[in-house]
Amino acid sequence: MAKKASLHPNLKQLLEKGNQIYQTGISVDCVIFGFHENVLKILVLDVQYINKKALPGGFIKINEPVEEAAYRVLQERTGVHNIYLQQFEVFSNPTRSDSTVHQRRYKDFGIKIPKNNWLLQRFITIGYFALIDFTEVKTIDRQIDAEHCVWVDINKLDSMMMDHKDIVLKALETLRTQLAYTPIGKNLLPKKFTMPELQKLYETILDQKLDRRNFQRKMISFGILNKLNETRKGGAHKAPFLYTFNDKKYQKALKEGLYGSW
Amino acid sequence: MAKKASLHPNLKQLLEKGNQIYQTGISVDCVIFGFHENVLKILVLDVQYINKKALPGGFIKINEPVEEAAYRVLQERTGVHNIYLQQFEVFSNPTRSDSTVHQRRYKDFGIKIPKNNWLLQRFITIGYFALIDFTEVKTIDRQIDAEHCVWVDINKLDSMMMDHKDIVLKALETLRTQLAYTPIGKNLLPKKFTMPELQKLYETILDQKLDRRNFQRKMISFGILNKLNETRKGGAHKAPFLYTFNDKKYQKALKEGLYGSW
DNA sequence: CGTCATTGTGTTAGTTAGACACAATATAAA
DNA sequence: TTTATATTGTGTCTAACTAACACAATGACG
Repeated sequence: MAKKASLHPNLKQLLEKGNQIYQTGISVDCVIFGFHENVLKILVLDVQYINKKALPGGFIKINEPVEEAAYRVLQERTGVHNIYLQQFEVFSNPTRSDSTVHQRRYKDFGIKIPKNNWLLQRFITIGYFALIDFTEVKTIDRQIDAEHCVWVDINKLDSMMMDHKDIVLKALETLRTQLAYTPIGKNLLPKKFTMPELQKLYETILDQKLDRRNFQRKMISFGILNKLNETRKGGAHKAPFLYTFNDKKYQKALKEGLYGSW
Repeated sequence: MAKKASLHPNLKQLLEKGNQIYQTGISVDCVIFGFHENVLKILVLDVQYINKKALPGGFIKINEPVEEAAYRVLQERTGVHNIYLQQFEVFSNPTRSDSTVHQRRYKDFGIKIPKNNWLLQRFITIGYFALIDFTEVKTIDRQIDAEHCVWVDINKLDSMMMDHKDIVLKALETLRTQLAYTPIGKNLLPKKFTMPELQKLYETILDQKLDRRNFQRKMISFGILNKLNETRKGGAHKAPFLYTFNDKKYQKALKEGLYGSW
């Protein structure tokens, strides 16, 4: 496999010089949410050498803000710019790191990781979740990793690497909690969207049916929507109006909360 | 100063062997809230060698959960066991670390920190806030540090070390936000307390007057209080009833939120 | 052109939140 | 001992909000 052989240098460098480029013992992992066909999905890596799914993650460069590292990971995988990114929890179980993962990965290239190498030490990871517009994403596979990106229905997550499932669940929980007092949707939906689409998003995240009419009234009362004079034709039945978010008011609501302060 | 001289060994060991004991580049800092005489206070260190206040913080042992490290810091400083402890944010500005602090500290003992020593590298810190019962605390000074603990009114925080003021403000903001959907008070108040005392706590955190009668009704409606058949006599005027928290219901509310889920 | 599923708008009852009134009571002053 | 005073306990009212539901309007399809 000429392809594999050509990858040696990068992996080797990571092993040998990574600790001069990156902070050791600390990483970021991203739970990337997208919404498509009324399903909430996350973007995960299908890691072939261990046959499990993994969150896209990465290391933090020695003089890089963590947020930037997380953003870098997102860029590498999605290419999307309009991203909502939020730190939500640090995962630090001392046994969470599984050194066999790295070892398996390197083994395929005939490299054995030396004992005490920085890659095998305990890693603490900072969890970020991202909300992105599914339609703008072109998932990017880094063949170097023998990992490719796939969107997975949040309800159909099978076995994940290490503690990544816990991380996803915590991200989802955070998203759910925040829904009550923070606007959402700007980064998950296309620019123009209909009220039923927005409602489906809420219903999906909350895993609960909501009353159509009360939902509409509530959303409008938040004052973050612009109603357009267009309708989404094409579907059967009555064409729903299109909306956009009012950027200024949306940003304000993000800062101050949907109901203002006490 | 015999006292100072005797401290050399510990400090020296931290310098030379610390990176074998602790995770490098990562720390915890604790914002310890207490409530006393109707004032919200935090426990900070008065760091003599830089004449600034600092949050009590510490390093994470190589196989220690971060939460445990934070708890260890609290124990060392307060001796209290009934503590509410919560991670709230990671602070990772690459320029947040100020190596001159360590250098000043060691300089007093005639030790010069070698360049490239682990203590001087960039540190990312995980912010925890703690809520503790002021009356149970006996602040503990570690003379080794030439730092002693002091309670400071949250509104009278003067100059703090590095980005510690930002950390405090973020902790306070988190506390404020959570007040709306999470019970509070169990760890900040003595076992028995009066309704006016609880109200003062809320008013202090929110920095806002609340209606006495509506407050009482709301608190009772949460169903987390036990009304006792005792009153707090001694103060002038009518003696208010004493309450305790209903532990089971309090814990449940902590998990599910005061208003349940959607 | 009528059917049908869906959307837009309106109504109502029940609940909650906010503002305020007044009686009860523990101490302090007279 | 009595009275004054500030504070607490309890209650009421109105406005605002929530949840449940009714019905007309619309666009695609047969």
